[in-house]
Amino acid sequence: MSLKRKNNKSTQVPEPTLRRLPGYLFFLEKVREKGVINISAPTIGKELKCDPTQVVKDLAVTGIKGKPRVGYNTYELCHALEEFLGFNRVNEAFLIGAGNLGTALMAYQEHQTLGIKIIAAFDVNEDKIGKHVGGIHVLEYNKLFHLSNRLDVKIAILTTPNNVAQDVAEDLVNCGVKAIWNFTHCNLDLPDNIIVEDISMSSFAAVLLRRLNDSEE
Amino acid sequence: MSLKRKNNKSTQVPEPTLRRLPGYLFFLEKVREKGVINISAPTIGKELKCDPTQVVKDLAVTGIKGKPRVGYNTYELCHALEEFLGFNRVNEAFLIGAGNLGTALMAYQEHQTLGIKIIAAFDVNEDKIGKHVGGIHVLEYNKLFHLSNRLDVKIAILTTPNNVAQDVAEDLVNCGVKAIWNFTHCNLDLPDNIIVEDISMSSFAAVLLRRLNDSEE
DNA sequence: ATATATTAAAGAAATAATTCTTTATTAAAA
DNA sequence: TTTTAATAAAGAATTATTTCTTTAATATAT
Repeated sequence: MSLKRKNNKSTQVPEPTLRRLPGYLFFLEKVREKGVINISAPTIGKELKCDPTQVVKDLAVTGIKGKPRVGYNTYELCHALEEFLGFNRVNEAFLIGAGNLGTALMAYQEHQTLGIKIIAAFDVNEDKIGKHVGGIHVLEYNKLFHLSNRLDVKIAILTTPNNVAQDVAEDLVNCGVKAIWNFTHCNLDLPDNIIVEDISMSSFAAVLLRRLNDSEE
Repeated sequence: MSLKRKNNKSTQVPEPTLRRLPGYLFFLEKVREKGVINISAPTIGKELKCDPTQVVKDLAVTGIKGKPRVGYNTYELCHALEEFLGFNRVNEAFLIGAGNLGTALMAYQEHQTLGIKIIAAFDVNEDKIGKHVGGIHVLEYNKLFHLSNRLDVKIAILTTPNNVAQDVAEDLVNCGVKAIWNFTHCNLDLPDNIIVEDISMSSFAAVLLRRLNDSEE
């Protein structure tokens, strides 16, 4: 994580909590479809196999109050969670680097249910420019600068080769991007106010392989 | 994380450390290519923008010792990290669910540098069976049971729709799989000895969108 | 050869997150 | 209407992780 973001730290929701919230949302949507009106924290905890007090604490960040002996209103909670997470808005995003991973993410439509909509992709490679994946065009990288002037896109998904990641990230910041979803293995050096969310497959592989090793003694 | 894995907990490396190790490895490989023989923890810390004592603690898990006033031997460290993480081995994996995300991961060859090699993909959809992506065949799901008898595959990548994820995961466990890389939004209910590594895009989206919201006050 | 500055290693303190405990609320039952 | 049981909320204790501090080692310069 970034070294310093002390400004509104006190009001900031802990990352572990944030990471758990979508899980609650998916579960609540499921039970709501079955017609459940109210659900208690202990019930949620049992289903999701986590501590019931943790559930209460996590859900408290949405501002929704539960009633003793009744629990939470599922409709209210779902709505509040979507609102809190921003999943019910359309947050437009650029994607840079239309290689294997990039086109994969373009084809993977599910971001839209997560409130993120890739509206354009960019690449420097002639072979990739003009392609059309999942309803998204791959444009020439230089067009990024023109387009970002007209559109107010705050999110970028970075799927370039590692060696150009830093340069591209700086370009993106200059284009007004405020948050970068970084799929490269680079640790980007950007101004403090830019949100960088690193999602390195290598970290996941590391944990998986090591734990597998551990379990085999 | 799973509720209980107290068996060798004392010897177990903390997850945050594990997640940082690939970053060190990539950086060290880079400087090693430039001919750097020795590197100190403070130097690594400066480059990777993290605490130098943290670097020392993290690298200590590999068993490699640094020398005062000299630092660590880059060759030794790279080798030890690869060995420790399992990145220098070929860990074979099955992939289940050849949809958008599944085929994406098949095309995304980079797993191989992370020690994970998808050797076969499976799906129930007729249209997908027989496909060939990134050198990997999509086989009929039922063939999984035969194939797992002959091959000793311990890792599975789960990219099915959410509603079948639990059933498929149970099949996988019955086929001898010990670790599941779970890309679905389900929290799988499996025996304690099975390693489950959840990588839900929704959690990442949640953190990104929320932090973006926070920064906009 | 000696002193010095740099550094790794080990341990302590601080911080963050989770789990446990208590309290207060409230719907349902008597 | 009163009692009871279930539950959310608030706070305390525990645990895990990170940062800080001290100590010991050693290559380089004097």
